[in-house]
Amino acid sequence: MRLRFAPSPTGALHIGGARTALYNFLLARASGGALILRIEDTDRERSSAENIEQILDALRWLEIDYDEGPFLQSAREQRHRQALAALLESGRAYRCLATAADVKAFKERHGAQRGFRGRDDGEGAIRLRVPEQGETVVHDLIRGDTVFAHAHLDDPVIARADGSVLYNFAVAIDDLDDRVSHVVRGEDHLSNTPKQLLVIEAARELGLGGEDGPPAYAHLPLLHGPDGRKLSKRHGAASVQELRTEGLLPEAVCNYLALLGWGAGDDQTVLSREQLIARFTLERVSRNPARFDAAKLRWLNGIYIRALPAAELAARLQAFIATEQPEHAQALARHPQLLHRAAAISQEKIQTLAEFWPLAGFLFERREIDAQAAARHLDRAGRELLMRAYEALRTCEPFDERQIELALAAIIARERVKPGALYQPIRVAIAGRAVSPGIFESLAALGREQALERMKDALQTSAQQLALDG
RNA sequence: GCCGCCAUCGUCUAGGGGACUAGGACGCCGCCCUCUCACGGCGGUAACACGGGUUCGAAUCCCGUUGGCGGUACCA
Repeated sequence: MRLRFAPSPTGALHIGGARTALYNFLLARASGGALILRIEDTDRERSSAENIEQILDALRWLEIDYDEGPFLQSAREQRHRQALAALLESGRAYRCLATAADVKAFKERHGAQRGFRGRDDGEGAIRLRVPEQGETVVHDLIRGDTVFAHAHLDDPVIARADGSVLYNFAVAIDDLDDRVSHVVRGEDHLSNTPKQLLVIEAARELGLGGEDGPPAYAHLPLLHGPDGRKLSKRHGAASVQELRTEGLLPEAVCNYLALLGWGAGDDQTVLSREQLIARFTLERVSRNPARFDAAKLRWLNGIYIRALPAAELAARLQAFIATEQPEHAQALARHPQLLHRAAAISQEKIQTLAEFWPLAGFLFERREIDAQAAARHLDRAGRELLMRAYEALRTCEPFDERQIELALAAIIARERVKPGALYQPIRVAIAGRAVSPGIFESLAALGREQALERMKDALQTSAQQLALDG
């Protein structure tokens, strides 16, 4: 199979585009064929180099790589003009002065379901001549046959008056030139397909194509936002970059995207890249639009985070903080040897990379104690127990998880309190919050000196606070 | 308006005439585990849009209605 992903660089790559790219990629890999990346930049006003770079970057991050390209559609201008000239000369296309208002007036005169037919004015925009009779059938691999009666189709504008080509023309010629065998794209292109098929047909009749026939088409169900409407750049769509900023793993994103509109058939939801390649088929792609569910993606991401070796998680966190949370990079750099351990003890408690610092950042930098947490856990009884813990930990030797646990357990037994009554005050004192990784691990990772210092300070400030409060 | 696509739990889906008192996953709720938060385990909540056919039998096939979405650009 020869497939192509053809984004228009009019914005960042969003999840709908990413899914399309992924499906094409999976098919190319499974078939041993090729994936072509073609940038559809014929819209000169809205296309930009920055957008192209963003798209390339997003694909790199997702590890969706291509075999040919990236090609710029605008670079094929000469070829497009040549094909256009041939169509014009043969009469398959014509120049027409009709405006949008003229088209509307035509419809009012002839009935709304009657396709617009222009007059050959010898100047103006270039329209493709759609045959009066017959129909064009799109043999869609996902939807089956869809019939478009020619009578209903307008003669589409395929190039502006200045000869610059439009999407429906350029894409058809390019698919032919690139010898694309399968066009896999969003369903929003389904109604465009007969126009493209007509262009291809005309081009092939004029000997402009190669040996190959038109590509096979597969139109994917659209991705909808929470509002149930098509997801697009302008419509509350998460861009790939946003997912990255949220601390999602590319492999989790790919896994989730694969599941949006496709299922393996059994009940498996966690699928590696290799499994996806092996199992993905167009036949199993759903016809229903799918809604993007951020909660499920996060859940899946948590699975992937927990499956990572701690060292790998540490490396990902390092990179993530460097680019997405640069405000913490310095603190992190001060204790490079701590990251691996911090990652290990946080791993089962975080769902995204972004959640790491709020949970375990206290290991790297001291932070203020949350007032609510202090009020709740550093009350008189809490401080009493914190004092005991302070004494015990001062002499705890070695200062490791095992010994810390034993030392604290002794206090719990002696004072006849619930574990939480002792652990929470300690947690608040060292982490500044009522939530942290396991308390023994946290203490050990922090080290005796820092732990004792923070506990002592917490004791003092909370005592002062208590005195102030009366 | 017109052309087209779609229609199973809140969401993603399994289902392709009897195996369906409709399965799984996320979410939500409850219980267990438990030093917090999570993780994990167990249980629960919840759907075949509606109406006609076809058939001994329909979530599954056909038609219609309704609804949603897309297209209808000298955007892609």
